[in-house]
Amino acid sequence: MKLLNRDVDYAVRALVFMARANKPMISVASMKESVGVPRPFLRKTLQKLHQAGLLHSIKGKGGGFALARRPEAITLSHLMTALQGPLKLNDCVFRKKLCANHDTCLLRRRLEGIEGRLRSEIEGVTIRDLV
Amino acid sequence: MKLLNRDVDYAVRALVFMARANKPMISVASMKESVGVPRPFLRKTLQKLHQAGLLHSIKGKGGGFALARRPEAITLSHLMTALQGPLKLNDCVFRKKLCANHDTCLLRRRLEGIEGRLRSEIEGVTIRDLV
DNA sequence: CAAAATGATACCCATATGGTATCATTGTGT
DNA sequence: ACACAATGATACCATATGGGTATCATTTTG
Repeated sequence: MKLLNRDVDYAVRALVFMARANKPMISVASMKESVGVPRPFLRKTLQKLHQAGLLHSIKGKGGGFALARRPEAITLSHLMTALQGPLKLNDCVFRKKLCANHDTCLLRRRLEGIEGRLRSEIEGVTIRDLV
Repeated sequence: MKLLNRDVDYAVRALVFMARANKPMISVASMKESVGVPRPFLRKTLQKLHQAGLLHSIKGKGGGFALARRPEAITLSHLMTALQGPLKLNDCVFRKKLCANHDTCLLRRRLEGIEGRLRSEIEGVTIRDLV
């Protein structure tokens, strides 16, 4: 089981790099070595974060990406939601239809509790913490 | 993200069914309707649990599977380990080699903490709880 | 010896994942 | 005006994974 896919892993590295840098605006080209990610892939990832409102972007010469919030206001949860969708431990929707005894399912209830606590854990990890 | 794959989901249903039944030995054929899983698939799954020591099995006419321990001694963690491998949130092994700054990675440390707490949560859910 | 069960494998299909390529658009500097 | 440097948007591809089926071997009972 993977909590984070590569997109999120790469995004963390990139955002930490950006938080460390003094310059506000950073191009993909200038961070790709330190982040260690193929450039086109990193671009795609950062574009998604821009769409999610976590980054600013400026096109053209001298452009690049910049954090749209302070590092302590960007959490692991934000990145995961933007790049791999909302956290849902119990995929009790099989074949497009709900499991028959969805309402009474004890497993589901237990998982929801676990899910909630896990969610607040990942909301507690910020880019600031990882710099 | 999925915490449980279908194997585990199906296994939970099957083991709960077995825990509820009075008979010790139960054949796949006799539980497939209530569990709602294709027979050959359920067989494969229960075979894995047998290999993991969670079930007994008896071949031949009148045979089947039986819980190898009391329901309160079988946890969600046992099923997950047997059917989808050990819980590891941080797959920091990409392309067969470790991430360069494995030792100093702050993200890794945070994830390990989360992983530990998650692990004890799933160790706290037993088949008994779900009957 | 037939029937009923599991053991062990091999296979298949659909989807998700990781990654690349291409062209359009926008901004800067000369 | 124009070249160049950057992101925006898509389309594409290769591989891995997940969910499921099929087949044959083995064991036990009656």
